[in-house]
Amino acid sequence: MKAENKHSKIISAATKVFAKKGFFTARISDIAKEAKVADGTIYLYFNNKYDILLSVFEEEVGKIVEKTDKLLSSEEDPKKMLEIFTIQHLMAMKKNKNLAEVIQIELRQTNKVIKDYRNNKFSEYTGIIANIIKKGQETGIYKADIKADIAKRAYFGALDEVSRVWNASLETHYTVEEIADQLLTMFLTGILHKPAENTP
Amino acid sequence: MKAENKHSKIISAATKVFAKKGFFTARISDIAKEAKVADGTIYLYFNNKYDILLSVFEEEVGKIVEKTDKLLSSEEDPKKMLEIFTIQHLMAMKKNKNLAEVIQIELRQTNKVIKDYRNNKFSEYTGIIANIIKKGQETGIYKADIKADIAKRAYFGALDEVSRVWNASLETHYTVEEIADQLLTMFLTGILHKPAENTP
Amino acid sequence: MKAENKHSKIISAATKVFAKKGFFTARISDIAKEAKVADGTIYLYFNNKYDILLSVFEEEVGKIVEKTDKLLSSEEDPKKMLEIFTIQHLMAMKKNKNLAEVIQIELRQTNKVIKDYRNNKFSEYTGIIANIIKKGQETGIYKADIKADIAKRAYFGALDEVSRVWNASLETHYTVEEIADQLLTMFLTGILHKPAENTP
Amino acid sequence: MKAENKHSKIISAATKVFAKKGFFTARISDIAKEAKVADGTIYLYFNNKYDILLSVFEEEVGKIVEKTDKLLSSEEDPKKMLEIFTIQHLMAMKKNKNLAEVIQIELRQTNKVIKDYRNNKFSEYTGIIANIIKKGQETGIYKADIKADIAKRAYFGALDEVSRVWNASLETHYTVEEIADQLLTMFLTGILHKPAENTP
DNA sequence: CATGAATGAGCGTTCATTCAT
DNA sequence: TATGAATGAACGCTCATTCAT
Repeated sequence: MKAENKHSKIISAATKVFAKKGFFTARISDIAKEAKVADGTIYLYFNNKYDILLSVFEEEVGKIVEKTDKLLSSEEDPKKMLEIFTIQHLMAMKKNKNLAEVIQIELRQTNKVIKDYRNNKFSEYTGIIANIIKKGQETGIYKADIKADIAKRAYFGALDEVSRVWNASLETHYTVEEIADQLLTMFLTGILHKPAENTP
Repeated sequence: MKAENKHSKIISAATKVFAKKGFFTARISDIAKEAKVADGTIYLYFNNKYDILLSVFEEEVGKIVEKTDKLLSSEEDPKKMLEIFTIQHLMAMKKNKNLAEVIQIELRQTNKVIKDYRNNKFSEYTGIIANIIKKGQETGIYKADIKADIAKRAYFGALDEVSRVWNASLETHYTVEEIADQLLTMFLTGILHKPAENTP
Repeated sequence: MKAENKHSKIISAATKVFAKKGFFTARISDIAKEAKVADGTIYLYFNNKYDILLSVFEEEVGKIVEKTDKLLSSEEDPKKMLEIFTIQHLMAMKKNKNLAEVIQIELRQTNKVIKDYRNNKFSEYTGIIANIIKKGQETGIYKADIKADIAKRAYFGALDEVSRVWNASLETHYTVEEIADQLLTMFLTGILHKPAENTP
Repeated sequence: MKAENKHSKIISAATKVFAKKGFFTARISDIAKEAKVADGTIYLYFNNKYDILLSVFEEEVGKIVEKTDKLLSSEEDPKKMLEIFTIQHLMAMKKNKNLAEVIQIELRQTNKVIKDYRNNKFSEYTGIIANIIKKGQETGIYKADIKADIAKRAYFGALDEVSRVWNASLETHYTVEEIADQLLTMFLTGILHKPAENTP
C-alpha cells in the first residue's frame, strides 16, 4: 500500500482523510500533511478539492471493479458469482474501511455537484450485479420477473448499509463469512421459512 | 404543506434546501430565503446549522415512525407487516423526496459529528424492521437462523438505495407498488427460481 | 437604591451590566433582563446603547458632583477640602464599584465616539480638584508654581487607578481611610522624608 | 518605524488602529488594510483578534520595561531613578501615542477577559516604581510609612492620566520636561508650600 | 406605554487556491 | 517539480434596533 509516487501518495492520503472527516470537513492541508507534501503540491496533480474526491472514488472503485471482474471471469454459475461478488465486496470494505466511507460520501453527498453518473466506475460496479442477475435469468435459475435494475440497487444498498457498521462507533462482531452467508441466504432464498409454499 | 408557524416553516424550508444542495453546501441564508424569514430568525428557533439538520431528521423520521407504528398496530401477520412497512416507506420517500435525501446526508455524512445513534429516531425506525423479523421468527414463518440485526440493516439499505433513484437525475419509471413487490419478493422468497431446491 | 420608575431602573441595571461585562460586551438584552423590562422598553427611554452609557455616566457622576459640592460648601481650608474630596471619592467608588468601572470604560474606551468633553459632568468633577488647588494657591498654602490643570489630572489619575483594585480579582486589604491617608500624604507633602531640605 | 516582517507590520498597524478606534470598534480588515496585508494573513501570525491586542500590549510594554530597566541600571539615587522613570514614561507615550491608548484600553476594558495579571509585562512595569520606592525607603530618603503598592498605583495612575491628554482632542501645550517636573514636584515634595510646617 | 418576535447589517474567522521563489 | 506564505471570498452567527400587537 506504500505509495511510490506523489499522485498515489496523495490519493491514499485523501482516502484516509475523507473517510475520517468527510469531504467537506476535510481540509486540503490535512491531506497534504497526511501525504507529507506541501499544500501547493496537491494542485500539481489535481485541479481542485473535488477532483481529488472524484479521483479517489474512480481509482479505488476502479481497482475493485477490476479485481471483481477478474474473480468472476472464471466462474459461470450465477449463484456462485453472486457469492463471489458479496464476499469480495465485504472484504474490500473491511480491508479498506476508509474507502467504504468515501463511497458513502461520494454517492450521497457530492453527487449533487456532478449529476451525470452514467459513465462512471460506480455504475460499472453495480452493473456487475445486474449482469449476474441477467445471466441467472437467462440460465433460468433466477426468477424471470425480477427487474435487474431494481435488484442491483437493492442488493448494493443492502451490502453498503451492512458495511457501514464497520465504521460506526460500535464494532460488529460478525465475520465477513457470516454476513455474506446471511445476505446470500436472504437474497437468494428469502427470509420465509418455506418460501415455496408462500407463492402457490 | 404550508407551515403555519415559523418553526415548521423553517423545518420544511431546510428539508428542501438540504435535499437540494446538501448540508455543507446549503447556506443559512438559503434556508431563510426559502422560509421567507430573516437569517437571524432561524436562530430564534435553532441553536445552529447542525441543529437544524438534526431537527429535520428527528422530527421527520419521528413522524414516519409514528405513522408506521400506527399502521402496523392493527396487523398481526409478519409477512403483511413487512409489506406495510415497505409500502409506507416508499410512499413516504416518494411524497417527501427531500426527506429521503436528508436521511442519506444525515446518516452518512454528518454522523461523524454526532457519534451516538443508539437513542434516536433512526434506530427506532430500523428497530421496527428488526421487530417484525423477530415476530416472524417466533411465529415460525421466518427462518430462525436469520440475524435480525443484520437483516434490518440489509433491508433498510435496500429500501434506502432504491429510494435514492427518485432524487437522482434519471427518474424511475416504476410505481411504488412495483418496487415494493420486487423488494418483498426478493426479501421474502429470494431471487432463486426454485429456492427450496437449492438448499436441500 | 430601589428604582421606582423605569428610567432609573434601567440606569442602575445598565450600570451593573456595563461594569460587569464592559460596554461592548454587554448586550441590551442583558440590561433589559437585569432591569426586568422588555428589550424594546429600553428604547422608550434611551435613543441607543451608547446613550445609555452616557446617561449612566452623566447621571451618576452628576450625583457625585452634587454630593461633593455640598460637602465642600461648608469648608474653607483647601487642605481639608482635598481630604474631603479624596475620602468622598474613594467611598463613592467603594460603595458603587460598578460605577467605578463605568467611569473607567467611559473615560478610556468610548471617548473615541464622543470627542468633546468640555461640557460634561466629568470635567465638572475634575474641575473641583482644580478649584481646590487654585484656592489653595490663592491663600498661599499650595505651591504657586503647580499647574492646576496638570495637578487635577494627576490626582484624579492616582485616585482612579487606586480605585481600580477594588474591581480587580485580588481584593485590596486597605480601608478607605488608609488609602486616603496615603494619597493625601503623597500629594500634600510628597514621599521625600525631609522634603523641606530638597527645595532650598 | 517601518516594519520589515509581517509580524511587526501587523503589530504596529494594530497598535495604530486599536488606538484610533478602540479594540471593539476596530475591525480585523482595518488592521489588515493598515498593515497592507490580506485579512487572512493576520491569522497566520495571531490566533484571534484578542491575541493581537495582547501581543501589542505585551510586546510594546515589554520594550518599555526593557528600556527603562537599562536606563535605571546605572543609577543608584532613588530620587534620580524616579525622575528617569517619569521622563522615560512620558517620552515613550508621547513618541508612541497609540501605545498610550492601547494601554488604557487593555488595562480597563479587556481585563474582563483575562483576569490574571500577576505575571505580565504591566505588572513588571509598575513593579519598577514599587522597587524604586522600596529602595528609597531602605536608604532612608523616602518616607518609611508610604505603602509601596499603593504608591506605585497612585503614581502610575497619575502618569497615565496625564498622558491621556496627548491623545484627546485638545492638545497639551506642555513639554515632557514641564510635565515631568510638575509630577516629580508633587510626588516628591507635595503640593504644600511649606510641607514641613504642616505636619508638626 | 410595554412587549418581544423579527429583522438584517456587520464581522471574525476559515480555507481552497495561487504564485513567487 | 516543489514549496508554503499569502490571499480574499465566503459564511455562520450575533445583537442593536424596530414595530405590530
